[in-house]
Amino acid sequence: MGNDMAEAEPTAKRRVTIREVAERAGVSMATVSRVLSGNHPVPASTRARVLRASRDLDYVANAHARALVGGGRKMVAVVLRQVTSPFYAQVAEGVEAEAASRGWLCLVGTTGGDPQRELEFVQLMREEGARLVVLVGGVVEDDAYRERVAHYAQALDSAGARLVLCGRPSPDPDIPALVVEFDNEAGAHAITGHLLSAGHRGIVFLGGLPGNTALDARVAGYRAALAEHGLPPEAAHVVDCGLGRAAGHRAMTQLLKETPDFTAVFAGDDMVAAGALRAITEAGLRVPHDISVVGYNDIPLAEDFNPPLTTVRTPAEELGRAAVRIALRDPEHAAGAHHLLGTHIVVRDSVQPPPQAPRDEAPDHPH
Amino acid sequence: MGNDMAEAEPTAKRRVTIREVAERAGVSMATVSRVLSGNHPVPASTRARVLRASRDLDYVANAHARALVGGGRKMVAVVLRQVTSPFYAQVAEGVEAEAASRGWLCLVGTTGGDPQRELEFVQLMREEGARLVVLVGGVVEDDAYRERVAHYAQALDSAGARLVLCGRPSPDPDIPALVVEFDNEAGAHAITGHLLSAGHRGIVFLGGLPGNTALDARVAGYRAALAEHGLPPEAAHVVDCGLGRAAGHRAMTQLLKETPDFTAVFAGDDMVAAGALRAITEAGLRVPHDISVVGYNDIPLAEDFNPPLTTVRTPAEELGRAAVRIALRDPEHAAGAHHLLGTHIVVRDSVQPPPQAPRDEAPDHPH
DNA sequence: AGGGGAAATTAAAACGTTTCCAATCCAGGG
DNA sequence: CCCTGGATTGGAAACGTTTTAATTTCCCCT
Repeated sequence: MGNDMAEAEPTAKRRVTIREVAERAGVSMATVSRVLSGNHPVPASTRARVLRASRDLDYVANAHARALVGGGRKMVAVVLRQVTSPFYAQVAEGVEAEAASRGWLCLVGTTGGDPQRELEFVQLMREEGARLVVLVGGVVEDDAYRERVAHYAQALDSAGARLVLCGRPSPDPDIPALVVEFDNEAGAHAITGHLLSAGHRGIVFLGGLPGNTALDARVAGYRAALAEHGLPPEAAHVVDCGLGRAAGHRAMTQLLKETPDFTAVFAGDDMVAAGALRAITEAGLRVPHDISVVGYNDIPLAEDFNPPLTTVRTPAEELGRAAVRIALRDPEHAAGAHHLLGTHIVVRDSVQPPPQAPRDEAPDHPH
Repeated sequence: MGNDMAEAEPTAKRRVTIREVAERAGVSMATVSRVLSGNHPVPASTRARVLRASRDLDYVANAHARALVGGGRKMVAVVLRQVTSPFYAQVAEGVEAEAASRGWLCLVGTTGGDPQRELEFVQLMREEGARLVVLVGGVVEDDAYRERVAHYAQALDSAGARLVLCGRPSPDPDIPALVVEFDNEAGAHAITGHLLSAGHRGIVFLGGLPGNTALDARVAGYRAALAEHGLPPEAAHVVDCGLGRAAGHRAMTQLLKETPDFTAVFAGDDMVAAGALRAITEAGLRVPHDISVVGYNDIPLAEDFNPPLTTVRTPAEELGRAAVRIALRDPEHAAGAHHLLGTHIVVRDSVQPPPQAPRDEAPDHPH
């Protein structure tokens, strides 16, 4: 068959326009627009005729033309490192859900942790006319970070858009950005307390990342709990291996080899806990019999870990929802408000009193 | 301070337009456009002047105006049940990555499995002028499904957009839709073979969902492997509990109570395996000592299961990448092409010979 | 010096909506 | 019967860009 070769990339065909609908219905474009957008009342008879014509022609409005004349559209953008992380994915889902429930469109972009890509994405969102951008996920807070975020804030604000930081710090309280995050210090304090009440004294924090404010706050909560229990500052042992399954596995393996004087591990998040759990098992030890482990975030799979993981639940989806809810309603956001969401610990089976623990305090789950 | 109360929702401010840049640079709008879009060569001197003006004014192009005159924009939409599922999230990331690498924008939408929301989203994408929509994720294939997809295909095709189905069937090979998926039957066949070679004869398939073509194909591969090993058809035992951690846990618990005559479990996917693993542990049995378990998909966390899960690796991100790569290049897509991607099994520690297995075949990992 | 033509630039049309403003129509009151 | 006013509708401008066709500018060659 001697047909011409089709081009590779799909190219938009001419679409049915409002003018054609108008002609078919025998009314003006203005009337069609009024019926279809519902911005102005139209008598039932004409309305029916227009609707009929629109259906017949399979008319689809052109969102770009609409946005152009309407001065932008209702759209929020979420930016995160990756959607493959269970926690981030849940936050994104929350943002999307809350946005959708208000008829807003939600665009999610991933950066892979590359500041350059983050910047490009924010720029893109500016072109797209996003009215709200949500930056989620911890980062190490250095000068480059501060400058970058200050720039976003200024640029978005001058376009009339709002910026919310989820779980990452604002470089300056005077900057027009809203921050919404969990109370990491309180959560870490609580779960460390749980370990302490079970009788543990040698507790190591696995997964520090100096400069990452979320992790720093957890470490602070951990230290505070230790201190309140009368332990000396030296009792705190934090290993700065960062986050991720692999990091947790590696660090734990090394820890078991070099530093045997601990009975419990507080993992920086559940992924680290997963890696640590595996390392412990590989070393021939059992959780919680030999070593107790707790995590952070309560990802969906934490319940199915072996053993089911005791962790602190940070309602990630709610974080996302809260971010857009607050940003969309709060006129004060420009003041640089700071919202802290609560968390609570969920007790499962990865903690028990240490092997030769003094029985001065009852174990949490006698069974 | 007697200032008026700010409105709740952010409202787009007037943006700097190309006309203002033109005035400041002392050239016409056309010239500015040419410099900024790079569609036409412009001498260095003017170019510099325009760029300068653009920077000074912090000009940001209006994507809508561009798309309007340019006849749409390069955009692909991915639709999935939820981004919280590790497998789906990886597919989405693949689509996004491949799209981004070609300068296309990627919009992801979640439906929560609701056909109504899927339909609304596709409609929205039509308005937005998406040139490619990727529908990912298994579904049960009934009449409603077929009709719905046929409708999408027709609607998108008439708009010049392409449709690709990832892991879900095309209702009709003549329909203008491309399907890209893994060879589920082959994968299931291989991993069942792995179980059989280890000496297992009582293998139950946990997580069937009749009508879901992906799962049906896995069941078919499972049955075929059994048959090839000379087992009678009655040897196949598939429990139709569907997918998900909870379903896996529930079904496995019941199975252990009612049907003790099996030594291995083939879980429909890794999440089912996670639930099953926990159920087995709760029952006081050990994996793989008492029961062997295999999963499907090799989600990132599968490596950290306890024990690390033997499963079949379906490179999810590659699936996403392939979907857009093929759709964007293949002019034949309209013919209803069907692409099958290969998989391979990854052996970890959740399989060993059954307790009293006849030693007629050597175990796979003697250790 | 004049002419030819390429290069640079511009004015204006077009993209598909929404909405302002004006025009038309109809009913009811004076 | 005319006038007022609200309801309904239509014409046209506007949104911000790209691009076509036309115009100007510039340079080089004879």
